Amino acid sequence: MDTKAPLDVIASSLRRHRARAGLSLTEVAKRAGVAKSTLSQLESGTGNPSVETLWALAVALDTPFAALLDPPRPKVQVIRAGEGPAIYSDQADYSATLVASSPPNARRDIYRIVVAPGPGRKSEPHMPGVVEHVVLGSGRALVGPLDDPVELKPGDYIAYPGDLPHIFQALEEGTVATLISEHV
Amino acid sequence: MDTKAPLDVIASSLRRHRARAGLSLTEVAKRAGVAKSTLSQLESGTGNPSVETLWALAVALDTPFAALLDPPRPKVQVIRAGEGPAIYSDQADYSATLVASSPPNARRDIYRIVVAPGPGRKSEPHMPGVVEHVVLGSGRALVGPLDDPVELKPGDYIAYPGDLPHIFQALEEGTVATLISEHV
DNA sequence: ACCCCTCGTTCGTCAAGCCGAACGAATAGA
DNA sequence: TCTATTCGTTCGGCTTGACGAACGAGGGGT
Repeated sequence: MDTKAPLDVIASSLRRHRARAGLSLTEVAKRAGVAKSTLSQLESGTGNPSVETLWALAVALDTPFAALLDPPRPKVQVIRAGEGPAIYSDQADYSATLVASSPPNARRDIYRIVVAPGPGRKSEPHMPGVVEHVVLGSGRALVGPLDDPVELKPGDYIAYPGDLPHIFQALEEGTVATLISEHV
Repeated sequence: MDTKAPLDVIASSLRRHRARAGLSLTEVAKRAGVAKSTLSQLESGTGNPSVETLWALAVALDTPFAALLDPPRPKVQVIRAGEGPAIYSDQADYSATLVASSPPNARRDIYRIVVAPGPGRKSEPHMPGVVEHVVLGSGRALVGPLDDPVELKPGDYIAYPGDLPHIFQALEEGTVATLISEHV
């Protein structure tokens, strides 16, 4: 876990997003209602902005607030069906493959889930504050909170709290799903 | 677009996450290296924390930074295959259904994509800073940047910049995918 | 009853963020 | 060349966030 605030990341993010928008420092400062001296200091890595200031800049740059705290991402990345770390393939009838992991201080992982018909996998609560999204690709499955699961058909979608007991039970052969685990 | 910093959201988020962790205000302040008076004021909605301070609190609460800026989420939500707003169903051989839209200041949308074999859909660049993730559920498809697409089989994954021209071309019947559009 | 520890709030002080103004550098136009 | 505009940085000031100390309230333990 990063334990120090990424003030340098903020600096470069501000510069990067401003360059992308093709705006001058003066123009951004005016739009955000922030003194350009302040913005200049922030872009040079000096200083520790308040939330209000940084929020105004995010709005002016038309950028999600959190984007100013994340380092830039790689361009194109491909992971084949077999590749990638396979988590929870301990049961022969259940496999979850991590296809895209979350950057340091972001908050979502993307898995490919393949399940064979059977009793299904009951998951104990994960870390508090996790929300799971499931989009069923093919097959049929019973998914959701353990006390109130929902039957999904291809294309159906469900979101539920991951910090409560939940289940993923396949009802047909060839049940495949995409699971997004999001830390809120 | 929200144009004002969510200081009240921060206040309630701090209270909520602290309650969830079962920690006292004093304890959190000590862990974060922040004066408890400061934390008290923040939880009461007074004040406008610096990034460094809020970051320290996020670490102490074992929470992603961005979580402190988002309002709480709904519990369980289901969207059936037919339901949900269908975007880009203008072509008979291509449909994208929005199954989970991004909360106000977050940054990801989840779509279900269904494509019939054919010339495929070329997308002009979206808003700058968008990254698209595709997990192929079934079928076969040519996906990615227009100048260098990748052939995907079921279970394959690709991520690419959404602010460059890109394509989604099905090569088989019954091609279905999950697409996550993420604003970085 | 008493003491003692911890809870969260409030108050005064100090440092630091934010601001407007002034500055030198670079470019365009007459 | 000279002027005018815009760029980004640097410099005093004023405002405000962050701190430590002191406070009253609530809970166990003896």
